[in-house]
Amino acid sequence: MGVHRKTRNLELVLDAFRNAQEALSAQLLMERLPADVNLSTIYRLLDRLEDDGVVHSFLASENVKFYALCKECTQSGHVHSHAHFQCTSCSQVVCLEQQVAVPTLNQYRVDEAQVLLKGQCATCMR
Amino acid sequence: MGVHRKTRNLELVLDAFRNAQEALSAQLLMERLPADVNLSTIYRLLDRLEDDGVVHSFLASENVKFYALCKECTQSGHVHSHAHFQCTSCSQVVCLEQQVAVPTLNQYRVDEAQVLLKGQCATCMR
DNA sequence: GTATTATTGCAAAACAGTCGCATTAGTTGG
DNA sequence: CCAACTAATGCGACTGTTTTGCAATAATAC
Repeated sequence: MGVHRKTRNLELVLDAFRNAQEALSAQLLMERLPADVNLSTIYRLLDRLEDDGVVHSFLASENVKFYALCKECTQSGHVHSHAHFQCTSCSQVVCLEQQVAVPTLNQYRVDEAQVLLKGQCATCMR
Repeated sequence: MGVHRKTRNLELVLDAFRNAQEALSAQLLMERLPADVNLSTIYRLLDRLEDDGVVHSFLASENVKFYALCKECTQSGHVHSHAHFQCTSCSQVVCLEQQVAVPTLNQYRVDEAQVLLKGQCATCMR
């Protein structure tokens, strides 16, 4: 689980996620924090929160990793097979409720499925 | 469509894809070519081939972009909703036949689905 | 063959993410 | 409350992947 001191930065990051409707990249997260936090620190916090099962991560376009709070998963069994959506116009990323049926394969053992849907969000379609 | 001169490098890259069973990153591709080709050139060729619908790309682990020949898609309607599998041990990436049912969403228009399954391949399971 | 210009190689840069290390600041025990 | 311990932080340097500017090269059209 790692040690977790109750630091200002940790609180800021968690607040940012709670307030966010969407998933956030480290960069986006930094821009939203009401105080300056070093980007390395943010990466380290995100890593730890992911290890602890507080957030999950996934890759979106342009080689950027996004993070969002975990809602469905228990501590023991993380199943992050819900889909994510990214708007190709505004780049915004959201977690979808939609669960994805992870297919069973003959030659492979599948542990995890990452599903990224791309298209246009309501705002950008207008 | 872009201009396409029949250059040695273009032929080498296409041959490499035809001979490959798996998807390739720019780096992997370069290592497989029987002659030295500059990495920038490979990136430029891959970009063009993707624009022209000859290959498709998707992100795998460690923020690395992989490319593979398009088989199913017509020039007008590209639907790259087949899944990809990456082995977490040997990092190899393959295109699966498996098509993924792209869900319909209320608030979004979905144009594309990227599905990356992660787990272990037959070789690494032993 | 010559002119045109797409393609290439090279070096430098952009970009996300990581790491080592000295400093700062939670936390625990007295 | 204070001191000791050490997790957490900031900073700078550094990966590794991908992009870009530019001059040299080579494919194509006439």
